[in-house]
Amino acid sequence: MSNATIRDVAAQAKVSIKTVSRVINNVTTVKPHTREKVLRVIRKLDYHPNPSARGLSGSRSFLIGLLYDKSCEYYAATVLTGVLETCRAAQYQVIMQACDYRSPTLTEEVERIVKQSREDGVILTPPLSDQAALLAMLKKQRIPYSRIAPAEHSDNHRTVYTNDRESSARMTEHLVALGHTRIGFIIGNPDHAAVADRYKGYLDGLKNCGLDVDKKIIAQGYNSHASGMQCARKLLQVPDDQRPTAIFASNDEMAAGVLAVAHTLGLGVPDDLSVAGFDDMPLASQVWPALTTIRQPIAAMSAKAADLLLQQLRGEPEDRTAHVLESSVTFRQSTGPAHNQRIQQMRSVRRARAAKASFPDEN
Amino acid sequence: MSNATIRDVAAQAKVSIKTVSRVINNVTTVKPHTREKVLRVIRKLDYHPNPSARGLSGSRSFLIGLLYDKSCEYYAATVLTGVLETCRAAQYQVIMQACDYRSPTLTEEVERIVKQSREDGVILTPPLSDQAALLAMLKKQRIPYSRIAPAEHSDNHRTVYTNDRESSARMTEHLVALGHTRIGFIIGNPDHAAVADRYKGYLDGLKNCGLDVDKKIIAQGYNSHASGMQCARKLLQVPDDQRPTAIFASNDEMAAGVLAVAHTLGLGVPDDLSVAGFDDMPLASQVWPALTTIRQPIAAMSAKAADLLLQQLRGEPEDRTAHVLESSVTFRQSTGPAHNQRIQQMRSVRRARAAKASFPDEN
DNA sequence: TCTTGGATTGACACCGTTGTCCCGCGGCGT
DNA sequence: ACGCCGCGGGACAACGGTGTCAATCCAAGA
Repeated sequence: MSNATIRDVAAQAKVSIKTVSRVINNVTTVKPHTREKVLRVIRKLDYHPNPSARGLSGSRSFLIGLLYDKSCEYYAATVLTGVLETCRAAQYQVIMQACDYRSPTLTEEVERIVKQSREDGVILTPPLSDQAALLAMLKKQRIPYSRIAPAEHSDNHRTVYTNDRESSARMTEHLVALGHTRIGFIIGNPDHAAVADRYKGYLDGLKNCGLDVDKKIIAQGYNSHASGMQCARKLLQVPDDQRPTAIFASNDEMAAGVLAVAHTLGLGVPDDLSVAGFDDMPLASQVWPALTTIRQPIAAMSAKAADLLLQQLRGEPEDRTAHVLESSVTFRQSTGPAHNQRIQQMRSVRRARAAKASFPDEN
Repeated sequence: MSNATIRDVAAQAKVSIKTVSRVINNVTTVKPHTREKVLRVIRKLDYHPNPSARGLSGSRSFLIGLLYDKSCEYYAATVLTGVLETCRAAQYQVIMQACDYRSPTLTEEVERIVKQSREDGVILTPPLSDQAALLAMLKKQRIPYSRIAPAEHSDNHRTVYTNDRESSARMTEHLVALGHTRIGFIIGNPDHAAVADRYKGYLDGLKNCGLDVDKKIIAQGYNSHASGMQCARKLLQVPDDQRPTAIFASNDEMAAGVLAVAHTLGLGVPDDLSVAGFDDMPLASQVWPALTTIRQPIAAMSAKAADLLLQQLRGEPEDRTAHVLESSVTFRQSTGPAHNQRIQQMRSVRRARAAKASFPDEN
């Protein structure tokens, strides 16, 4: 009652085992008629080739490792979605591996993991995609890999990027177009890939609009909600006329922190302060007001990364063009026109509006 | 230059292949001295047994499937964390499988997946852990599984639960203790496991406190932020004196939706309205004000579920006690004392406070 | 000292598939 | 008509472990 083997299929189809193997592996030299016959029997017996046997014989495992950093498990979950889709079609399985990018033994750990599980290749997500030692080890061990969104753009071999810098500039320009001239920025965790580009994009945007950079309204955060709050306090607890009228944070979590501080200080968003984020995490549309942010095509990027890896595993030559997927500004409620009136005045206007909104049945 | 095989190890250690195999598999009948000698060679050669070969020979794959629903990828990411930890120690790999619990062919799909990848066992996360047809198939195919938090409590074979109902009652009592007597409730998606228990817990809580159930302040949601907003509108757009002074939502996403509606209506949280959630997702502490919610020990539950599965795979007898892990109320800023004054009055008080807070430097 | 039996260890077949190499068959150039 | 070429198909030996069962070892009891 156990599972059917290739032998059973060969016997019932009256062909050799090898022919069945050829059909399974899509070898083109099998006559259509024969192929059909074999496929019919395969379906009839509900036959599934044994991956262990295939792996042992062909010295591959049909396993792809998805390496991610512990702290980015949610990002990894989204990446997984894209990867799974691509791999399922190719009959590869995905095994997840949590790492700690700050561990001094990261490289050794990954080497051990990869050797143990005999993965055919690995996909690296940020911030792992930037660990030079790790890449060197993989290269040395001849383990194929592809990378998602590393900061370092010099080697785009099997690597997928987004145009973070450009989007970041667009967002900045968008804020300027709304009339903001004092636009604060919160830099993200410098260990994380996209951070430098996002900051550069902000500077680009200011420059394109002829605005000067004011270091006093730029803060260094660490990607967390708490660090976002901390930076927001620093940027907002200044005299009214020096206060930024918009804050652009390098990720949504920090932007949510800015919202929290704004609310605490009684600043209305977007009336008194516009807030923008980056990533378009689920969080972005679940806070109030919903964040204007930059949507990254994470699933598409990861599907592409999986694709690149599978190509390599099949021995196909790489197309050497850069693989850049477009991120784009998503407008929501947290950004709005800058007002020239004193903030104090605006605040009363907003309150009146809020009061009116709260009694819709009294109209 | 390829990897060392068991043969190489046997040769260098001057023992038989089989003895090496015994050492690898922790068979107890190997003399300590021999074991040491073999282990030394294994380390020296950096030998790692080939999983495919082990699998082929022993007819197991050392693979565990983690089945999750597409819509719960973030929940699954947390589950993964717990599962990985347990499995890593046991040298099992985890492969993730995204499903759609509403698919009419769910059972067939999973059957195909499991047969294809020859997983040794699977872990089911809600809402998959409640799919009777799926469970029946797994039983019939003799595929070991363990379940996380199914709604159905009748069969606690290899199943891990939380005390959702009790925690939900505690939360309700907490709100009553704060002086609330009109406590609204938003029921979650009825397809999802814990939903019924959470609602029952709410009813328990009311009963324990001698409060009557008022169907008018109970709404049916679907776990999403949008449905939370919809329910909140329904519950809040009523004359002041019938309005609930607290709303308890079955999950954090819906609670965030309630916050958004409250803000839109100009209701202060927690001054005019207390809001409570369930799950303690990252979201809960990132919205403003941070949500009082119920923390579930997801990682611990999943580690336990993995444990139960591994026990079964090792052929150990199950301990038949119910595996219940405690969830607990986490207090944050979204709940506060109920006020008896008219809401209108409260609102002005709150505003004065907010105005003061916004000019800390003017004190 | 010889026997006995449990503790250790080893020889060998086999797990299910693929790679290699070879065969048989029909078409084609000369 | 003959020999070569291209191509579908088959036999057989790996691949690197584990299960089975027999062989060997060693201390204790007769």
